[in-house]
Amino acid sequence: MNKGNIVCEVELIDEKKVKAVKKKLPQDTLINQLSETFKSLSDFTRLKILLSLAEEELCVCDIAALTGVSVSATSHQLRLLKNARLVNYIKEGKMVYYSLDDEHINKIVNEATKHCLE
Amino acid sequence: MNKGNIVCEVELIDEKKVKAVKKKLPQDTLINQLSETFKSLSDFTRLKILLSLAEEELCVCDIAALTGVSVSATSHQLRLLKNARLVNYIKEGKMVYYSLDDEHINKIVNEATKHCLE
DNA sequence: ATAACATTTGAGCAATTGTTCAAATGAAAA
DNA sequence: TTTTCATTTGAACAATTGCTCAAATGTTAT
Repeated sequence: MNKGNIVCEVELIDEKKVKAVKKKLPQDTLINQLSETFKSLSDFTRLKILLSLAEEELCVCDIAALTGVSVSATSHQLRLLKNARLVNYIKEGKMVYYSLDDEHINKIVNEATKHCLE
Repeated sequence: MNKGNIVCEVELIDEKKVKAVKKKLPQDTLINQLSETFKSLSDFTRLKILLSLAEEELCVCDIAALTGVSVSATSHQLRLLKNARLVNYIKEGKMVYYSLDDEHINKIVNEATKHCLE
């Protein structure tokens, strides 16, 4: 993954500093989980779905109407969110009702909103 | 963007519900800014950079060493983060020192960590 | 059974992304 | 000046993404 730059990496970096920071970083597996979580929130349609579900439990049809994308695209995104453990669903006959699976999402979005509005 | 599905969208959706939820949603422009912010956090390398800068101000060289990607790739990502107003930099001779530009980032990451660890 | 229909699924496609490579900047040292 | 070197930049490329379309499920109604 990292080729060359031998000078920079071996001789000139502030090794103490780098090691000190490295020690404080979360494990790669956690950083990976975090980035995956943010990836789920990084798409306009998915984020709108989550914001909608934060208000109320909704069926695929209604979510599609709210987001303005096709039912198929909505279903694809919902599966993604389900895999990311961000939403849950219950089946009622033909209908499938989705809901938010995690209260943290609201807090995350709220903090991000502060950043956007500052 | 949404073709067909006339039945689903015009006749069968719970229109009251949909309208009520729609009214409570943030404006599209804000949702867009939010998703862009999350996009900045959604890449492993970029997130690691931000976590590192949360600890200490660092030069490009050191950041490259910490993340394990090339200096060039690091620089590209730093520019992205700069455009997203998530980092700042100061120049000192040949060196460029980057730092976190926003304390919210830590809070966002902390909330996301709770989600990942639950 | 057959039809209707909400939802899911998989293939295919254009657009975006993260990286590498090579070359360009720009500042300090020789 | 010339060299060195941290950083930036742009082109190119493979990999990923989010969508559409068509077909498949699975459930309810006729």
